[in-house]
Amino acid sequence: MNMQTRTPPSSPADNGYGFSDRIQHQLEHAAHLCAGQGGRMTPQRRDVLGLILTATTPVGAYDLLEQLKTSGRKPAPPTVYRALDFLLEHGLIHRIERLSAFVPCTHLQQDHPHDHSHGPAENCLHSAQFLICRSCGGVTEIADAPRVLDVLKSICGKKNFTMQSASVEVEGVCEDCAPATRGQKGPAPAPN
Amino acid sequence: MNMQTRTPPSSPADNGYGFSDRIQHQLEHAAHLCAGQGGRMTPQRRDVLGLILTATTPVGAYDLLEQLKTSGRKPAPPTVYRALDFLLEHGLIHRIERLSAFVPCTHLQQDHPHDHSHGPAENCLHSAQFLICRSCGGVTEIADAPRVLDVLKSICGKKNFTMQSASVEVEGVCEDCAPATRGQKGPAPAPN
DNA sequence: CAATGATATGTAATAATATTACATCAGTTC
DNA sequence: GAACTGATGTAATATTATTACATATCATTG
Repeated sequence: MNMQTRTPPSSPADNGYGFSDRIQHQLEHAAHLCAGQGGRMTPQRRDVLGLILTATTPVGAYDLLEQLKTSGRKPAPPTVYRALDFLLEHGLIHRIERLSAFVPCTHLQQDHPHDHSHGPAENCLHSAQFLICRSCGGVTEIADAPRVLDVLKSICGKKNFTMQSASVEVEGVCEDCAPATRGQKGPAPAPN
Repeated sequence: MNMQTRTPPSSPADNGYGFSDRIQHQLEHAAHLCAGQGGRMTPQRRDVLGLILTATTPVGAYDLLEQLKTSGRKPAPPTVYRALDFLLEHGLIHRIERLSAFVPCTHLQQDHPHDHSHGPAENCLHSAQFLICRSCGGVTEIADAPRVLDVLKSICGKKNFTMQSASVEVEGVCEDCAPATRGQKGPAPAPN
C-alpha cells in the first residue's frame, strides 16, 4: 500500500489555474457560503467555480471539462456535471438554458468583503434574469429583477401555482454591439 | 420514369394520425396564418404541428420523430428540426428551454374561428411565459404576460439592450398537483 | 412544356450535451 | 478500525441537435 495516496498528484489543482487574487477571494467567499449551508467546497467544485468566475461569457460543461484536463486530473463528464449540480444547488452559479451554459451568480461577483449574513439560496431563490447578447455572447444578470419576480409571484398566486424556480432569458443585442446609431461603430470588438 | 411519383405514398400523412376535428381546424387556422406571412404549410410541418397540438404536455423532437415514423415516411432528425424551426419562426409553437421540448402557441389553442387579422409573430413577439409543473409535466402559457413583458422592456430600455426574444419559465407545482392543503388529495392522477 | 431558381426534403454521418450504473475513495462517527 | 455517508473515478450509453450534400418539389417564365 502506497503511503502517499492521501493527496493525489493534483497539488496544482487546489488553487491551480492561476486564479487571480480577486477570484481566489470570491472562491473563499463561496466556500464560506456553502459551508454555512452544510456543503463542502471540494477542490473539484472549487476549480469548476473558479473557471466559471474567470470566464467572461457563459461556459459549457464540456468547455469546463477540457479546461480541467489541463490540470493533473483526467475528469469525465460526470465529474463536471456533479460539480455543476452542487454549485447550482448552493446558488453559486446559474444555468443559461438557451445556451446550455453556466455563469456565476452575481452576488459572488460583487465585491462585498465577507458577508456571512445570508445564504445565497435565499437571495437567488433559484431564480434569475438575464440579458443575452447574440453578438458578443455576453450575459448580464439583471439586478432590477425584483419587479419581474413580483409580477411572476402574483401570477402564480392567482393560479395557485407553487413557484420553485424561475428563469427569465432575454435575447438580443447589447448596447456595445448595437449597430451604431450615432457615430460609426462596428458590432463590437469581436464575438470571440 | 415512373409517372406516379408526384404524390408520395404517404397519402395518409396529409391529414393522417387521426387528428381530431378540433385540431384539424387549428391546423387550417395555422395554415392561413403562415400563408399570410409568406410561409407554406407543407404536410411535414402540418403533421408536426398536429402532433404538438394533440399532446397534452411538451413534446421532444425525438418523440415527434418516433410518431412520424408510424406514418408512411421514415424521417430523420433534420426533418423534424426543420419543421420545428419553421413553426417557431412563424410563431405557431414555442420551445420550452428547460425541457428541450415544444408546445403550441396559445393563440392556436383558443377557439377563435378564423381571424386573419394579425400575424402570430406580432402577437407573440418571439416571447412567451410558462408555468411548468414538475409533477404532471403540464405547461401553462401565461396570458397575463404583458405585465412581465413591460417590465422587461423597460429594463432593456434603460440598458440600451435591444430585445429580440424573451422567455420566462417558472418551474414548480401546479394547483392540481399541490399536496392538498384542504382535504385529502394525492399528487394528481398520474404524471403519465 | 422545358428550363430555371427557390424552397423543401431525404440521407448519412457526426457533434454536443447529459445521464446511468457501478466501483473506489475519503472523511466521520461510533 | 468497522460501518456509514458523501464525493470521485470510470466506462458505457442516452439524448438532443447539426452539418453537408444529394434529391425532389413547386412556381414561374421563357
